[in-house]
Amino acid sequence: MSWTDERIATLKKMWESGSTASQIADQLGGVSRNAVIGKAHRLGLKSRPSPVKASDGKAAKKSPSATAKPAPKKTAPAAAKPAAPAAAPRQPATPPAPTPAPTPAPKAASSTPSQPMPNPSSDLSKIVSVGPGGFLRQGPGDQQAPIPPAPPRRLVPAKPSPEIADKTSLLDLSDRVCRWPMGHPGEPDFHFCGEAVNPGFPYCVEHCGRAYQAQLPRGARRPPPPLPFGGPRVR
DNA sequence: CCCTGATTCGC
DNA sequence: GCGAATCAGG
Repeated sequence: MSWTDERIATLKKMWESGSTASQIADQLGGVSRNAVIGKAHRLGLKSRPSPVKASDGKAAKKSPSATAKPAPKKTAPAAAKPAAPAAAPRQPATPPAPTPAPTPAPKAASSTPSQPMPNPSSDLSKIVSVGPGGFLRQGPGDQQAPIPPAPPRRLVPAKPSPEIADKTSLLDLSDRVCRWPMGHPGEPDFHFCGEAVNPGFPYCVEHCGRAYQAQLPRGARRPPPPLPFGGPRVR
């Protein structure tokens, strides 16, 4: 597989929306998680909350190479391990660089001292949800707040009309049928939901529930946001 | 062990 | 540019 513009676009969107590299790789298909990460970095996408980078809260996060072990295996460059004393002399002093962690946190309240946690999920606060095909849905930005009518919670049982037998193709789309994609573009059975839309929305009631997710109170918000994409194969 | 992302380096 | 191999933290 090659990195077409489309695939790169999807990669970017998902990466920025907080999807894990694995999810992205799975979604794209034909590429490994590593490929995704590698590509993301090559694209200049910034590292997101990575489990492995907490170089301590004090150490300047600069010079990532020097820290770990830049020359581990393969071609074993310099001798073996620095068993001998005199640690690595290089390491450009790197001054404290306190990095005045912004986020003044107006009301400190009962905040644990060692818990900066301003925005772990980062942009998450802005993104309402991720729609089908990897398109991000955002809040007030370029799209008015979704969810004008009816309270968000509680979805309708969703009744898949009996006759979707004849898949709804792109050509069958209209203002009145649900445009939620079923499957993945390119696949032989790729089609659209085709169910009657929820008046005022491009999707049926069921899929509106997927497309428009209420911004839950900060409290109870579990893991991730991204789910669609047909990732876990919804159907 | 599983997961995660980061990095390196041969291709 | 690509991605497997490898590393390292959770």
